[in-house]
Amino acid sequence: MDYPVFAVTVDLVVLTVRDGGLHVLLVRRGLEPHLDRWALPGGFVHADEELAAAARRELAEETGLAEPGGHLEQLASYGAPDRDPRGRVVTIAYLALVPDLPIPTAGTDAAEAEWRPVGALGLAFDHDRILADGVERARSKLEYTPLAAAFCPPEFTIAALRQVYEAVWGESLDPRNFHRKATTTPGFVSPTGGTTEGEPGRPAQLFRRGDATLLNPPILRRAHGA
Amino acid sequence: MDYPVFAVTVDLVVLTVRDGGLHVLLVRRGLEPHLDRWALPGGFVHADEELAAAARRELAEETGLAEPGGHLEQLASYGAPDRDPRGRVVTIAYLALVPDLPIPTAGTDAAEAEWRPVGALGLAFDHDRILADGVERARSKLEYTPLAAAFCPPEFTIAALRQVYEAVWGESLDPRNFHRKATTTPGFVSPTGGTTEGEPGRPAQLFRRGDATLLNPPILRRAHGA
DNA sequence: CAAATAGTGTCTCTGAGACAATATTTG
DNA sequence: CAAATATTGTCTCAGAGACACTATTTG
Repeated sequence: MDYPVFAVTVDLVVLTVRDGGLHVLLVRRGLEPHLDRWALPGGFVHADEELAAAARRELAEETGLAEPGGHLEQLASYGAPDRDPRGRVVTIAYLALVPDLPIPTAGTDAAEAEWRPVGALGLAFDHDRILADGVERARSKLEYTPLAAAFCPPEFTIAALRQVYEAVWGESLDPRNFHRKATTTPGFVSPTGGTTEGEPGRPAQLFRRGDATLLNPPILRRAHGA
Repeated sequence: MDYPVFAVTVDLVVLTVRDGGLHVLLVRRGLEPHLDRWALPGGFVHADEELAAAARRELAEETGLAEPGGHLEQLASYGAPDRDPRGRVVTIAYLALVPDLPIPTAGTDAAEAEWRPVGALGLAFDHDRILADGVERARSKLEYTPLAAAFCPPEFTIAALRQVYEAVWGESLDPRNFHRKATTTPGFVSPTGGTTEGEPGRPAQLFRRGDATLLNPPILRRAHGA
């Protein structure tokens, strides 16, 4: 049995919501190829390592984020023969949704790391495409899963949750209808009993994630084209 | 730069609807490991080949199905360190939805190929898991895309389309409500002008796929648990 | 005509969205 | 009290599902 040889990497689309917009974590490359260009964090999978474990390791290693109550899932794989000048490299992309965190620390093979608003960013390799796929996955997952809460700290208000939807979808939602929908969809959120303090306006109840894995009924965007 | 070496394969979850049920295409392995066991069709990606091209090649090669108007999309990747006794092998699984076709021909490295109703099948490698993921993907894609038509021949009746939904979801649908929904959802199907002949009962209009890529409104299953 | 299947009409209920109204804070 | 934000209530409309009814074929 003989067959071609590949390298396998994981790349991470790490998304958060800050300043009312969706941001992605980028690193400036400290090595060739694409030295000094911005890219998604990632790296080679070790010889005896699970793919998901490699993704978690890179997240911690390269960014200093140690599984902060967010969400990590496999996104897709990319393996065009010419996508990496070093040779035949297939990458398994993972999508992470995390709360807004202190600016991450640069790690081993990244010169710098920073949050950047999502968009056409001119990234290294095929990372613009991977990012676009990750953003679209996140947008659609907010519809039918409770994952919006992965962008929030452990306790959050309904307004904060709504702002996540608004930032990720790029559209504004009626606070009153959203409140009813979030609080009546079974298993989406559960009240902690606490409230906010010191903010202007009526204090808001605090909630934590509910136990549903699927929202029923879902929370749908306005018709979004193909 | 040094890094571990991997082999990369593609595996195919090829689904069709026949005899009122969802079936998957399996091959009996003609080589070690798992000689003579049933498995998903698949094989090594060539040295200079796109992943999707490898999936199409395997589909044609191993099964004799030459892109018959169905649908092919990437499903997910599987790379547990011990999933293949030959060494470190990562597989990129693809999902194909095809019309019911004449029994496929056995190909180069498969001793036999056959359609089997989906379920717990005791397949080689981690293929039971891959199959389960593929079936779940197909079930959920019928909700918000027009992909049910990928299981049908180029021209089909609304009843045939409904039977696809019933087979894939394993539940029965009201023919009258389904008819209205399929014909009024924009871009789902478009009438060819033709009708069936020689069948008992009133002749049915024939339709082909519409041009929508997303169904709006979607066609939802009854609440399906997590 | 009887059986079979296609297709339409109608009613009811649920949930989405618009938006008025009320509640409870800070300054 | 004014401003700000949270939360509840009400109305209307679209779409899902139940199901009666009509249409058009084969045998």
